[in-house]
Amino acid sequence: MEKSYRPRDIEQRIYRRWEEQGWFAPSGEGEPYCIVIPPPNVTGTLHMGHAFQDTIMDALTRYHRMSGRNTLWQPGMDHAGIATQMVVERQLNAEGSSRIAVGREAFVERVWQWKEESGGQISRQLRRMGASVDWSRDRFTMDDDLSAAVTRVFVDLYDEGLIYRGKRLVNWDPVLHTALSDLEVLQEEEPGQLWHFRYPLASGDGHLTVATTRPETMLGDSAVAVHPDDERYSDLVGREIELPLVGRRIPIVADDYVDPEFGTGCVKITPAHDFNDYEVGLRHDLPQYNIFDHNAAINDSAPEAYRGLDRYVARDRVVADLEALGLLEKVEDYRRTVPRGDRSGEIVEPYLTDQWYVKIRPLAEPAIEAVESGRIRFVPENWSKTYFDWMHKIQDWCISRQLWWGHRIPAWYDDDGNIYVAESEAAVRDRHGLAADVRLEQDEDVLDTWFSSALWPFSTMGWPEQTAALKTFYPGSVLVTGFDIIFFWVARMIMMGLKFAGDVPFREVYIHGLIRDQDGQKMSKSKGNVLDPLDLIDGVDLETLLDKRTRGLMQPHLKPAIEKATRKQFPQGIDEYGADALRFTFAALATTGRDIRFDLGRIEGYKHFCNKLWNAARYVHMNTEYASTATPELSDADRWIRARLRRTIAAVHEHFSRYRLDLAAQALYDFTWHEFCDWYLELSKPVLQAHEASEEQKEGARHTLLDVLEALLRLLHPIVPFITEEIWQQTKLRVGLEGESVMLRPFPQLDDFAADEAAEQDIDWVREFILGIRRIRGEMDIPPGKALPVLLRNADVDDRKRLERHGALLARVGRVESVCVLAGDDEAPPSATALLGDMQLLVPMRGLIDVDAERARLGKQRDKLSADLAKSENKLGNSNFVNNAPAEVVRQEQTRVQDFKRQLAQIGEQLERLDSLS
RNA sequence: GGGCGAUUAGCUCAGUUGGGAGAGCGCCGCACUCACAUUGCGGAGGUCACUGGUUCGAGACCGGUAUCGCCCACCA
Repeated sequence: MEKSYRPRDIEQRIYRRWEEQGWFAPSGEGEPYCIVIPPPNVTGTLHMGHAFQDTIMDALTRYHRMSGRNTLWQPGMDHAGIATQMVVERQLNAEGSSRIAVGREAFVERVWQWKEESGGQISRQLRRMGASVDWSRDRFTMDDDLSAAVTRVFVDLYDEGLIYRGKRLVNWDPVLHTALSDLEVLQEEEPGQLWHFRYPLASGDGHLTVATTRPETMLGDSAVAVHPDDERYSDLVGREIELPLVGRRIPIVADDYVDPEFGTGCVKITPAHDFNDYEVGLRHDLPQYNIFDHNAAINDSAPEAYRGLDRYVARDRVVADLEALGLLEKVEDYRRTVPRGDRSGEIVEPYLTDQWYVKIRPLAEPAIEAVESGRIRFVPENWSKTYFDWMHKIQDWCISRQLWWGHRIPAWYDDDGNIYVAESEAAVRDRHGLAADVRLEQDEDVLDTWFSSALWPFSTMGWPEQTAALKTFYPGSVLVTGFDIIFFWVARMIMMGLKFAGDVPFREVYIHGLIRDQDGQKMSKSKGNVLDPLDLIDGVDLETLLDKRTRGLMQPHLKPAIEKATRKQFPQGIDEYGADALRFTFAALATTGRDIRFDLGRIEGYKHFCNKLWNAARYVHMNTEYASTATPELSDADRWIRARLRRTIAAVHEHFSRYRLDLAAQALYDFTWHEFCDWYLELSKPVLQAHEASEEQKEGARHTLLDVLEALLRLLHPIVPFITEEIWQQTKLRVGLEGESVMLRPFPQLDDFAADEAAEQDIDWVREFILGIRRIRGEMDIPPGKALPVLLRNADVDDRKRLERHGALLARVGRVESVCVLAGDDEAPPSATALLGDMQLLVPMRGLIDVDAERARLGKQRDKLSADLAKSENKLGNSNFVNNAPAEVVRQEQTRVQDFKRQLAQIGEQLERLDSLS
């Protein structure tokens, strides 16, 4: 092995081999385990959130694959209707062309081309992350068979009356020219104004004052509403207003939607342009005056003066005109929530159009039940509340989009406007007995992207065909995703899965947090704080990073600030850390459900961890060059590390089962670094390098080194697959294994390694001994290399036995020159002291140690012990404690008091000795 | 307006049924021929946001307060 760990040299080579060998495909044996990937947007690139999520899924996948499950991680991508169409439109615009200019067919063709170019990028990035997805099953939401599934679902829902077409108010994006679902509209609070207008009574004897944040909509008013119990206006209900500028007579109606406390208690009602007013309009049978066209400019149903004006121009004009008429009472600053399209960022308008809807209640009920009954479990459990909240007040889902990129709605119209829904035009004619000369036109619209996403868990398995994959891998085991798409995606998959695939789509939903930057900010292009996972893997120089962060900004004026912040945070660019270090970082940060600040310090530390593992393996290899025929004899140290490994295996299993990758990573880190490297490798040296050790003992150590390393590699593999594979390949022959890859070996089981509490206690004694010496050394500034003589006072029989047994370890690892056991009345020279149980470790000073420093050191220990003692005695003096606490706890406290007292006595004695010196 | 989450070392975060607060990074000191300076050894550093309560005992359980964050919602 090379002296240093260099991820660049190994990762891509290893991945290529895994993939070529087809090892990511399900084994076909064992209980099925399946995760479907949340399909990334085909035009996108892998961001930190993906990398995080993919790390979790890959770790779970590899863990279960190694555990003998028939494991499938299903890959694929989403066509992402609006997002993709926008990207390609922007390209066309840059070429001086447009979607309209090239026409629908050519445009869609162009998007397909772009998909081919762009889709490869995510695949490449997934490969760099080490994702063990089964590429042979790669799917795209617009593949023929997946599209067929979409059509089938649509037709079935329509036939059942669960999809309907209707003219109602929708959220209309006047720039993208499409309807949006409620979820795609973000409510943002923004400063604005509240205008107060006087509406004259038709009778000419007075007026009412109404307030609005959208004056232009008054052109579509069809009533003024007051509260039924509002005495101020009770005698006006039923009378009429003469709507200014329009001249229309509109009624004054009573409706308890109106809050009499707010403003004047009078509300203008615009049924065609406000969701509340729409409802009021229905209740009072008011006409709906649509005054906008699809650009949200004023249409021809408004007075001529306003026709063709953009909504905001019209707003100014309406206000000015009303003011000129003396009807503007006042304008006040007002913060209001503004609805904006999540893609375009434009203010959307409630707009009357024909759209397709899913009647959602009948689908939602069983989906709620599935979570209530525990057939689906959220991890952490808390998210089920969020799910229930939304599901209980869910509204019908607008699924039609006025786009060109997506699944075309399988509905056809004849010249009379009759609607026919079926899989194809031919199927329509067949089903409805329509002759070939009856003209049919297919609906122009496409479906919401999330409609096909909702089918993903079964459409990728070949549904509606009853395929083997569907039988085996549906329902999936777990869905790994972010909380931000619980409504968009998770809920809808549950509804559609129950409806069409006959069962829940997955048993568990593991919700992870959002990756934020080091300051807790959301990563976004416009903030210029985005990190590219590949830049963390490969490294990137400052100039390239600056360019990536500032090119193509929507708001170019932010460029200097982004540059400055980037230069400050990454003066040298970003180092190369490798995919394993990145993955370990994600795993270590994957605490359940909360957002994660990505801290570069962590990834650096975990690269060091990889290097540590690498070098530990080198040590093992160096010491196991030659095969020996001797029968291995295990030492206490050998049995100790095996027992510790056993505990680590138990912990890792436990943590994986609860999705606590952070704790699994922590346990593995601790074992690898602080037990295997810090102690066991050191403890093995005296045996392997000493002439007096027998060949059997050496062989025991060699076997242990190899056994533990090999098992550790398997244990670590789900999190750091590359480095473990590389080392494993170079380790397997020494262990006598034939396997082709660590990823195909069994995951370590508890009983692979024996428990041994006696060995654990013994080696703990050795460690305490050495730590005591080291503490003296460290605090007295004695060089680590200097061997020290040690005297023991109060050594009991066990201490003596252990000393006998492990003297060589103490000498070598603790750098102890000699150990001398003092008899009870032997006088010791002035010494520095450490305690090991009741035994005192004395290091004679002989000019090495400063008396004052030692006095200070002991003084500090004494103070701490006294404080602890006082606390414990106090507790035991409390009769409530003694009477109520469990006997075991009381006993523990009593033991503690005795220990403290003995130790205090010893330290006091030692301090006296020092005093007598000076 | 409703709901959820967070608050623990300088920073980023663990802390699983209540029984003497931990890690990584950073900081200070000592040590480079012997797997690893991407290292080793030692050390300093915490009123567990505040406040009541339950309990023999609370970082953890219950009530309240403060600050920060997120989600949902039709007040013109």
